[in-house]
Amino acid sequence: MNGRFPIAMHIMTLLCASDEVLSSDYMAGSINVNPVLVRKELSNLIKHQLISSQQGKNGGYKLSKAGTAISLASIYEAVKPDAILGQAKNQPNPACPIGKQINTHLKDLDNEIEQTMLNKLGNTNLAEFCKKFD
Amino acid sequence: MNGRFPIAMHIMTLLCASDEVLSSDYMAGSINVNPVLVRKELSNLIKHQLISSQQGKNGGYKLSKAGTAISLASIYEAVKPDAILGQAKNQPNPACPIGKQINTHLKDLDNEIEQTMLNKLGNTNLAEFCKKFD
DNA sequence: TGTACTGTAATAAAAAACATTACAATTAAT
DNA sequence: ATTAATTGTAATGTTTTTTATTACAGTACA
Repeated sequence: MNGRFPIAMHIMTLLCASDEVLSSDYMAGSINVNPVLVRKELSNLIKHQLISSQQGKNGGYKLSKAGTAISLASIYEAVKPDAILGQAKNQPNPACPIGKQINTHLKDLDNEIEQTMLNKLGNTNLAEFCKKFD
Repeated sequence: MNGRFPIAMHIMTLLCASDEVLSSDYMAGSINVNPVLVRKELSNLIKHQLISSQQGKNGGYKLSKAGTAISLASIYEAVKPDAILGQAKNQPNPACPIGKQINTHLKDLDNEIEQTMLNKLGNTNLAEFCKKFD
């Protein structure tokens, strides 16, 4: 996998801990990645209605609702990959009885595991996560 | 993530469904990836004691124990990434109170989720998975 | 003694992730 | 009005990761 979930969590935690709107440049400075990458993820989080933005001077980003109302599952949903258990780029041999069916069965397994994970992540919210910081 | 789990599952399923030893070339043909990649994964699965090999002519690979005795969790363990929820390569800013602590808290969360996944995967074994194929 | 395998190293190619540059659009402050 | 700080996004370049390929030593069967 890539770094999208960690970065999304970092963004959301910063916003949860702040009273004021934060700029993408400020957040990029805390995360220590390129500001454009942060803005791309911010766009995505807006699309998923987890945050909102204010354009123009003194603009920035803030949570769209209280941290207690944002489950970690909803953050994960915003950045989740196609397959949590990984995805090979091969096309298994359709002439082989195993190769012919394996993708279907692996996808079923993947869906089950993803659901289990989401259930677990759904038990915690952003405000709870934020409390761990002192 | 990458394709290691799907490929490992494909290998293990082929071996579970076969009475005879299988060669890496045969398996690469079913999976449709390069044989060297298969042999690398086979090496890893041997290291994790899930399969055994026989060198020389008419050699090949077979399961080291019955499919009913191999949980999907043990297969996942053999190929699992450092972080199921992803890992950014950045070093968060230690001058920021959030940046300073976030990796610790994200790692804790990751461990919790991984454990949940492993529990779920531990409920099924390779033979059960194999039964889905007709 | 040849042939069909495993095992592994070294290198190359392809794909994905991340960084950088650039700039249009927006809005507050002066 | 004009300037400065900001969002939003496209285009391109660099780096890292993944996968493929080539090569060959070692092993065991026939």
